Formats: sequence, structure tokens, C-alpha cells
Amino acid sequence: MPTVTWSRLGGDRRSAVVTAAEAEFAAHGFSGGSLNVIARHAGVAKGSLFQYFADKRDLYAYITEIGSQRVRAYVEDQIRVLDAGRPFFDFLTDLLDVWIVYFADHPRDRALHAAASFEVNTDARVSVRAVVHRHYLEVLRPLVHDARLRGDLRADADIEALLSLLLMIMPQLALAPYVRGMDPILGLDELSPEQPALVVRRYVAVLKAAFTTAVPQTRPTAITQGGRSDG
Amino acid sequence: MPTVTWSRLGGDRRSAVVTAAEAEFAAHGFSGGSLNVIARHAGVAKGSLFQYFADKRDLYAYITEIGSQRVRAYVEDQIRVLDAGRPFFDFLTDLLDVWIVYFADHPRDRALHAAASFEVNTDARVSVRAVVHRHYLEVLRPLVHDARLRGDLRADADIEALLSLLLMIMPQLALAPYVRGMDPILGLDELSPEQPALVVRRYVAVLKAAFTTAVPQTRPTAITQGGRSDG
Amino acid sequence: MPTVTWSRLGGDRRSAVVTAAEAEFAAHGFSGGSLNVIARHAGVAKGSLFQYFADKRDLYAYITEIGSQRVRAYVEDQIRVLDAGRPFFDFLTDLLDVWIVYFADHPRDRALHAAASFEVNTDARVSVRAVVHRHYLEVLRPLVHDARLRGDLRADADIEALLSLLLMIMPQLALAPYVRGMDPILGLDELSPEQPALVVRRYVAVLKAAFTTAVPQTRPTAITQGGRSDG
Amino acid sequence: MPTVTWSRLGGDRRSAVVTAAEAEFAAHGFSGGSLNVIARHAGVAKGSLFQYFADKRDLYAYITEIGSQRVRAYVEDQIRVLDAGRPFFDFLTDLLDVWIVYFADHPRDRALHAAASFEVNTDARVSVRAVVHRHYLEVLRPLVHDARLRGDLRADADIEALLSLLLMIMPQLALAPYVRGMDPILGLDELSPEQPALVVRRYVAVLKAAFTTAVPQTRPTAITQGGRSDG
DNA sequence: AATGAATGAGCCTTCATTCAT
DNA sequence: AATGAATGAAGGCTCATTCAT
Repeated sequence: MPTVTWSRLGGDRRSAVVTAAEAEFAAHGFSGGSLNVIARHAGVAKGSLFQYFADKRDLYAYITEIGSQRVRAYVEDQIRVLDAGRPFFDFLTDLLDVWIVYFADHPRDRALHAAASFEVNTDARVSVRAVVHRHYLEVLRPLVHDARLRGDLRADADIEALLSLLLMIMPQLALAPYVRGMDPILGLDELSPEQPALVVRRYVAVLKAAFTTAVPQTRPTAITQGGRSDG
Repeated sequence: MPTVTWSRLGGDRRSAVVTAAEAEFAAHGFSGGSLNVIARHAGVAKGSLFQYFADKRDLYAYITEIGSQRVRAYVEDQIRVLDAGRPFFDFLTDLLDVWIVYFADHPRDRALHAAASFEVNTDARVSVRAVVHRHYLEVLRPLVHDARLRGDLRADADIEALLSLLLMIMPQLALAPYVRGMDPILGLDELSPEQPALVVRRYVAVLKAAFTTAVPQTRPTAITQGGRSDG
Repeated sequence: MPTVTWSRLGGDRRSAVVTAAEAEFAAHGFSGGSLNVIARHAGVAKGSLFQYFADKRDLYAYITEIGSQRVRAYVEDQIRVLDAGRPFFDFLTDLLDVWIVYFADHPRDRALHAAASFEVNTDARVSVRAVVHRHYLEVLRPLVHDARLRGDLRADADIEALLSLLLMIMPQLALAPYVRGMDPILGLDELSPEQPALVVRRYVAVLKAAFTTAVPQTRPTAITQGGRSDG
Repeated sequence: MPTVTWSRLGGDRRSAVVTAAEAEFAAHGFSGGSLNVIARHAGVAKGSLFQYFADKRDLYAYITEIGSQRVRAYVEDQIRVLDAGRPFFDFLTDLLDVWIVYFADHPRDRALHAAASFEVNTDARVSVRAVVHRHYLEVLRPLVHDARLRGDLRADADIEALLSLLLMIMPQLALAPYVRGMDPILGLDELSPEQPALVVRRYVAVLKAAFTTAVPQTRPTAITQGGRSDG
């Protein structure tokens, strides 16, 4: 947590530090990022960083929090635009499309997300992922909850499992087009711009099949959705 | 690739180097692992490491390959024992149980797997994940393929999507019980020994619902629900 | 260029670093000189050197510049003492005598000059010789220029060629008595103290014959004849 | 000096070692050259080098000797072609032209000569320059001697001084077009191909003026230019 | 005669943090 | 509150040479 000194700091100085730190951690992650570089680029003394933050970890956590809030604010805006009241998996498809575009357009946030995902240092990774996961869940859980209330998900759908899968799928969609070696199967790292949208539809189709009620009228789909204990 | 010198090396020296390198990379990953430490613990001169491997990356790749082969060999053994001819999702449940137990019992392999997953350095990560992914897919693809041939999966099942999800779920199951911050939802990091088995059944239920043909008879979902903790 | 940190540094610390660096680079040149040794002998942390200088090259350039200025200041003093208004080759003889004595008495500067002359590393050599040559020429060129104006050199004397030869002869005189293998002919490396003075007179005699007007009585063509083959 | 083992060695193996060593030392000098690299490129064991040569220095001296002999053989050939019986400074002009062309066409020999000239390590430099100087003098001394006998040089010309200057000028001409930072005055490092020839003529003009008799009598230029046996 | 594995000191540079000013 | 100099361990990697085989 930032110190009180930080909270009393002028806006210019603060934003200089934040900007420099975001750039550095985005570029090299926590372990690889250098406080020397951050101080130099921010135009503040190296010692000052330690007046504002307890240590490197503390600064990193703060930067992650800021970045996560920025992403979250955008996503929440888009949720309003896209109308969360629509059929859930249609809505989810659009949301994931927007999600992909956001990270395509914001390399800094993408890099910060990647840095959080791949940090070697266990302590750093744990604390930073806790932050990211919290934001994910605070946004996603209400959406999923409402969807179930509306009947877009089966009454007995395993909501936690759905959220758990989304927590794996969403970083994958955001990062795999840029982080080589993440997706050896679905082709997210191919350069074609429509590839991510295709992958979104494949994942959503799977989730839809897994979590929706069989539509009552025609049998075949109902069968699929129910699954079989003796399958 | 190791040098010829390495291939001619006596078994004692080899295993000393391998053991030390596995421990170090498991503990700190590629970027964080220290050749100094490895040499010291292996009881060899620092320069000797460079007689055996072109550079740090080369050593790391070798250690990863060894570890992956070790895990794979175990898993393939277990596949024979468990009888891959059984209904696919029953078999998969057992396989994932076995998978979890293996990593519970082999902290070194668990740590190596984590290191491969979280490596910051792009080049190192790409090459090491390529190795790991290759092994995963060489084992899983035939299983899934046969399952579809037998009719355990829908004829139109998106097999690549299934594999893609397994590639996310399996590391999660292996690591989340030990790496805090990976699973904020399903409780994998709770210390109760039965927790992982429960989570396996929840994930498998989802996959089964998504990828199997519906059976025509009545209320199949009731059965499925019995497995869920929140059912 | 040294950092601002260096410019603010206390005199004791500065001179400790300079002394240690001069000794080390004098002894082993740029490529062979060790920052470890310099830091140890200066009594400062290795890291401190990098607070003062961007890198090894930067420190070396600084040391060279300092040494060159020291020599130059001495030489310019002596030029005043010796009276540059006298007949040029008489003056030059005395100047070279002084030059030899200076390097005989200042082994550190001698060694630095040698290091600059013999540096293997191209970039280091280029930059360090540029410094040395600049000082040489800034001192010598006015002397030669004035000598020609006074008529001590032929009107059509090839002044650049004279400077070029001085740039070869002067390091030779400074170093050859101490660097074995430089002069296999004139005996500069013999230990007799009068040897260098003899060599000075032999070189000066050659230069005088080459660059002065032929004895005044005879025809001006004698001048042409002695001058450029392409003139 | 090479060992007897070396002298008994097959020609293929020998030339492999020589070729590799020439390339390496030409590229990086003595201190910078690596025996590892030489052994690898020659296709022999590292230990074998130490069977053939006492140590690195010994190998380096041997390579220098070979290279010097090669250059010398060429120069001696050219001396015959150019006819050393002609007026000395005309002949010298042509010889230096040839000299420059040779090094322009033989980058390996040029690099070896430069490596010998700039070696930091004192012992290495001393021994290698001794070799080079010996060859220079064995070739040049007879030429100069004969020139004086013929009267192309003044009877009282300081022959040793002339040789000493040639020993400075000739490496300068050979290397300065390629080694930046050697010639800050005469433009040898400019890329124009005629520049070296101009510089040759300027140096020769100086030497001619210094070492030939000033002829008080008539038509001195005609005499000088045409050359006279009684100079 | 040839090999090549082993050595370990050495290289330059970076780093997060402390603390006196 | 801000500074920034000082630290010294640690990083990966190269090297000439030795010597048992």
C-alpha cells in the first residue's frame, strides 16, 4: 500500500511515477522491472520511490491495481452499451469480442496483464493475481447470476465452474494473440484479425452447450445439454 | 541441446547436475534460477556447465524436457492401468484424479511445471511451453480421438476446443493446490485432501455436458447434479 | 563523459579513483584493464564506478583526457620557457629534449601514452587517439605555422607532412626508451641516458634538411628540387 | 618456437591450424584471440595446440613469422620487377605504391600487421614486433645501402635515421587507410583510392629533400628527377 | 600423439535498498 | 519531504591451461 506521503503528493509527480512504472513493469514484469529506470523516467530520486511505497512489490501491486481498474471501468462501460439483459451467450460473445479488441488496442494493459500472469516470483504473483481475480469476479459474477435468474443458464448450472473457466479463457483470449506459445491449438497467435472472433465463438458454443437448459421443443439439443451420468 | 560432452559424461556427475538444476529451476524458474547455485550444489565448476550445455537456456530446455518425459511416462502407464477403453468421461475423471495425486506426490515436477507456466522471459517461455504442450497433446489427442470414434463424444464435437480447455484445466488442477492465488473460486487451494477430487468432478461434468450426445431418456441432469457441491 | 555524481564528488574519493584507474589502464591498457582492480585499489565499491562513469569506455576516455591535458600543460609551459621565437629547429631540438625528460620522469603518463597507442579495441583506440592527436596538433600546428611565417621553413614546405612525421616521431621518442621492441635501429632502448638526446638531433637534422630552405646563395630552383616530387 | 611434434605433423593438419590461427589473430589480436576458437575451426583438440606450441604466445609468434615471410616474399618479388637499380626515390615511390596495394588486397595480412602493431600485452608485442622489424630491415637495408653507394643518397646521409623513418611510415601507409584514428592529418583514412598514392609522394618528397645532396649547380630539377648515379 | 573434460578466476554490469544530508 | 551516493552481491559467460586417458 502506498504511504501517506504518496497520498499527499502533487498530481504531476504522481502521474509521472505511475506512467514510468506502468511502462517499465509492462515491459519487463515485476522481477525484470528496474526501479532505477522508473525513477529516471519519472524524474524523481530513487530514494523518493521508497518514500511513496514500502518496496518494489508494493509499487508493483499499486500499478497492477490501477491497471485493473482501468480495464474494469472500460469493460463495465461496454457492458452497459452491449445490454447485459440480452440472451446471455449472445451477450457474452459480444463482450469477449470487445474484450479482445480492448487488449489489441491497449498494449500497455495487455503487457501488464501478461506480467501479472507470468510473474516468476511467487509472492509477487500471488498478490497481483489476487487483485486481478477480484476485479474479474466482481464484474462477472453479477452477470452470470442474473443470467441464471433469467433462465439463460440452467437452474442447476455450476456457476462457480463457469466462472472458473471464464477466468482461464479471458486471459487466454486477451494475451494469446500476442504472447507466443500460449495457444498451440486454436490458432490465436496467427496474425489473421478474424481468428480471435472465431475462437470466441467456439469457446462460447462449448459453454453454451454446457450451461444452458435444453430448449424444450426439439429433442436432440435437449439431450446434449443434459449430459448422461452413464455416458 | 546438450553437447556431446554431456552425452559422454559419467552417470554420477550427470545426475548431480540434473538434480541441482531441477531444484534450482523448480524453485526460481528460468530467469530467476542461478547457474552459480546449480554449479555449487552439483559440485562442479561453473565452467563445466558450459561444457555440457550451450547456455542457460539450453540447460533449462533440457531439464524441462526430462521432467516432461518423466510425467508423461507416468501418465501413459496410468492410462494403460485405467483402461482408456472405458466411457470417456469416467476414464477422464480417474485420469485427472491420478494426475492430481502425481503432482501432490512429486513437488519437483510440480514446481517445474509451474516454472514453465509462469516464465517471464518470452523466448524461454515459448520454447519451454512448446515442449510441455507437445507432450500434453501427444497423449491427449489420441484419447479424445478414440472417444469420438466410440461415440463418447458427439460426432460434431469441437475436439480442438476440448483439448484447449484440457490444456488450461490440467495445469490448474496440478498447480492450484500449491500455488496460492491461482484458483480464487473452486477452493483448490484449500488444504482438504478431497477438494481436488471434487473439483475434478465439477470440471468433468461441465465437459461432459458440453461434448457428449444427449441420451434420449428422462431427467438425466438430476444424476449429473448429484456430483456438484452446489448442486 | 563523467556523470554529475562525479562532478559533485569529494576530492579524496575522486583522486583515489583517478589514481587507481590511471595505474591500471597504464599497466594494461583499456581492454586489459580491470574495473575490479580499479575499484579495489581506489577503495570504492565496484558499483560506485558506474555511478561516476557510464561504462568502462567512459572512464578510460576520461583518464586519457586528464593525462593528455597534464602533458600538454607541461609542454606549453616549457614552450614559453624555451622561447618559441628562436630558430625553429634549435627550438624543436630543445623541445624534444624536454619531451623525453618529461616522459622519463613520469612513468604514469608514459604508460598511458603507450596504452593509447597500442589499444587493440578499435573503438577505444579511435576515441583515445582522437583525444591525443587533438592535443598534439593544437600545440604543434601554431609552432610550425609561425616558423614558416618567420622563414624558418621553406615557403613551400609541406607542413602537413611535417606534422605527420612529428606525430610519429614524438611518441617514438617518448616510449621507445621504455618499450622494448619499438626501435630496432637507433638504440633508443639502450639504457645510456644520452642516447635519446643523440637520436633527437639525428631526427631533427633530417627534418631540417627536408624542410628548410637550401643554403641561400643558390638558385630558387634548388627549393623546388628539394620539395615535392609532384610539386 | 613450435615443437618437434609440429614439425612431424601432416600438411593438412598443419595448414588447418595455421589457417584458423591466422584468421583468429587477424580478427582479434593476440590478447583477444581465442585458442578455443582456433582449435574448433581447425578441427583439432584444444590440447593438441599445446602439443604443437608451448603456449598462446608461441603460436602467435609463429603465425606472425609466417605472415611476415609471406609479405616479404611478395615485396622482394616486386623489388626485382621494379628494378632497384633505378634512381632510389623513384623506385621507393613505386615500391610504396605496391606496398599499399598489397595490403589493400590482402586483408588478412593487413589485420595481422595491425594486430602486431597494436598488441596491448607488452611481451607479446615486443616479440612480435621484433619479428616484423627484422624482416623490414633485412629487405630495406640493402636497398638503402646500394642507393648510397650509387650516390642517390648523400654521402653523409644518416642511413639509420632513414630506415627508422621508413619503419614508421610503412606501417602507417599499410594500415591507416583501414584503421581509423591512425592518421589525423594526411587523409589516409579517406576512402578515395588515389589518396594513398598522394601521401606516398608527399612522404617521399620529404625524404628525398632530406637525404639527397642539395645540388648548387645548374638544372637541379632535371638532374634530380632523372636521377643521377653521382647524385 | 591426440584427446577433451575440468577448472575457477576473471570479465563488465545491474540491482534494490539504506541513510546521511 | 526529497535527495542521490554508496553498497557489494549476484548475474551469465569465457578463458588458457592441465592432465588422465
